Amino acid sequence: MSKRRVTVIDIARAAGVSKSTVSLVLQGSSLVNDGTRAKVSAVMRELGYVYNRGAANLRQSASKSKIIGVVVNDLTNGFFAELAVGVDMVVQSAGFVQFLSNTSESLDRQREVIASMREHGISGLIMSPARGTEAADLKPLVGAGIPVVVAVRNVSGAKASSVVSDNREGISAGVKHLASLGHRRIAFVGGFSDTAVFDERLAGYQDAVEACGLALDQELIVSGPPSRAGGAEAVPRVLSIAGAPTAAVCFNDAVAFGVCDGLRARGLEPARDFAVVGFDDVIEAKTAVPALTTISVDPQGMGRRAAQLLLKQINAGKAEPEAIVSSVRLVVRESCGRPVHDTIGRKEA
Amino acid sequence: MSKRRVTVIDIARAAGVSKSTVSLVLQGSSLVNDGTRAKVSAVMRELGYVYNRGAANLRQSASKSKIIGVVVNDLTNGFFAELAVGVDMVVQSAGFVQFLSNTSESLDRQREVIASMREHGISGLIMSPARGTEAADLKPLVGAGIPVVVAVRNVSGAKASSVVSDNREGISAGVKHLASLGHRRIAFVGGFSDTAVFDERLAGYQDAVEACGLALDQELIVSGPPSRAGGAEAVPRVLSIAGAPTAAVCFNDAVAFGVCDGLRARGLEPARDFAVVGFDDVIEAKTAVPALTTISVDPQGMGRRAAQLLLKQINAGKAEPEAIVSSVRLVVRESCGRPVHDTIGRKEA
DNA sequence: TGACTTAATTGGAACGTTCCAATTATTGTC
DNA sequence: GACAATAATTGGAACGTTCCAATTAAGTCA
Repeated sequence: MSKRRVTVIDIARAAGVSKSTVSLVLQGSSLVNDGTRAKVSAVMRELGYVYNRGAANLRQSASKSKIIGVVVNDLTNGFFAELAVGVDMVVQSAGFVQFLSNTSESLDRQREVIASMREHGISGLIMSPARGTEAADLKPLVGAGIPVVVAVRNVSGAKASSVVSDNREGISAGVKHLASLGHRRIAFVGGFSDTAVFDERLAGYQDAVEACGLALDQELIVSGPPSRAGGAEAVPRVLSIAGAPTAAVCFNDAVAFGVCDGLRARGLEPARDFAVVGFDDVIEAKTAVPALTTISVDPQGMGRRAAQLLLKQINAGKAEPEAIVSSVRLVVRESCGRPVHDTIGRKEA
Repeated sequence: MSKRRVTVIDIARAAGVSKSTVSLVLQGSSLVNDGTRAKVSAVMRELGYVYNRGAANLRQSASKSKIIGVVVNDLTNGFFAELAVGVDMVVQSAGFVQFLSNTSESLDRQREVIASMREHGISGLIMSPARGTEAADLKPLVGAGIPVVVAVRNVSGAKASSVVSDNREGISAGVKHLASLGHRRIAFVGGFSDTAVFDERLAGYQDAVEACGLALDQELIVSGPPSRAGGAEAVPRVLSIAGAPTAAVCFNDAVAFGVCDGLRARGLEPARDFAVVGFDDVIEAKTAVPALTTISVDPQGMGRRAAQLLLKQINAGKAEPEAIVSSVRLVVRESCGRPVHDTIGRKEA
């Protein structure tokens, strides 16, 4: 099996100093003479010394473990993959490593992975909660003083920090844009009503429908899995609504891509025949055809912000909850189509 | 900050037994009387005991750390996200956690994250190498007896196990299928010639072109970033080739989706106007419009196999290199279009 | 009751590193 | 050379858990 590990005792012996001096060198302490430091460092390189963080963690506080737990609900959705990439960038630069686990929306799995992460002594946790997560799920962590940042989906009642996008404003902006293009029947497609994100985005839809003086019709709200496949499956239902909608704001970009797929499967052209707006602005929104009009959240930026907030709390040694509502921005590309003019309206009549 | 950690000493005191008995209970040892076990377990629950793996790791061998390192080159590519999800499933079920790091194809970052993972005492490593990775990069790990499984991209000369798809056979099957549909000018789109995967897939393309008695034309090989955006950007180049191709096998599914995007941007219809074949069979291949004809690799399955192989080597305490070439399968959907008949050929003339 | 066997529990040292008070070495001044 | 101050190094114990030999407890038989 493995060669015996090289330890600080081995380094001390080879360098002719004490183990305490080796430890001081490892800590970058100014108490060590430069010549001694150079000698010890050279020996470490020669002997291929690999630091043992587990041993160091025994003596130091949990904030020094240099491990961040990251729990996401669906890594196969590009949004969450990008979120994790954003977290990873910041976390790596700070000399931490991330334990990343994917829960595939399972509460049981979420509990298991969090428990496992705690055994390994994580310094903090960033999580995009599985559907149905409650404040009680976070209580043991918070009680143990482990900083937690909840991202994307809020968990009400949890005394944890959060980074969420301005869902309400974002969808509202999307609906208002479609209305300004002349659309009077605007659907809201995708998502399930068991998350705060859904509630907020739906509220934004309702706000904007009222603000634009449009009729609020429950039939125009079409739930479904928040995935590309879910978006495609929703299209037949959307098109069969009495007084068929001419446009939709979608729960997220994945649903929007799926709606475009579903339209094409029925010989319709997204943008030209039906206006589509997404939410997220994932990497592929720009290069899709038609290029997706969407609400820009910047998932990688969001991940970076969540990581920065967590590191701040770890370094402060105090977990005072802080909420960041990440502003969003309407990005108009092609999928929303052109204005619906009066002349075209006459043709239809 | 945090409450003082509950230790085995605390449990022992509260249960009226020795710390060694608590340890035996933690290890599930049969040497403990059932009544004693029940009492100790109850006290652990009451006091909210959280195991300290770092401390245990000090006394046990590295294979017992229960941490697997997973390094991927591009987490925003759905293929690698699915690979990681497959690894995670197997690893979690075995009671391990995964350290997942994304290198974004950077060798420097790859070295940093591997070094960091070693400090934490990983039991083994699964990596999809960044472009340009060499056997020397894996040598310290292999030398230290840490099992390594290389996935997707091989690293020649590394004495590590590997799980790769049968790239050559797969692309060959795709080309042969297009040829059987009557295509005589078949392009190979996407990827860069600095990875083993590219070489193998290109070799498969050349094999099949020869086997079908078609002319091997270097112009039909169009390199570019192996992403969706890269695929879209390649389309103008593909279409401007003298004796324009009527079909393409793509380096991977992301490139294939991009080629479809690029065709539509020029008013052409994938399948009808130009036949497209991908490689990977990611989740979205089935629901894309047109549904993608592709070579099925099953990235999640591949991740699972890599994890199983690594766990086997960890448990065997011996890192004998083993190579698994994952067979691939042509999945015919819509994007390859229909046969190019003689009657149509005449129309063109 | 004592001897023997098996079951159950225990105490001490080990693991690799850090930290802190104690010790030693070096430098500067008189 | 003696003394004081500062720089540098050190030894021992701590951290939480495991492991193993030693010890104790329980059961059976003569």
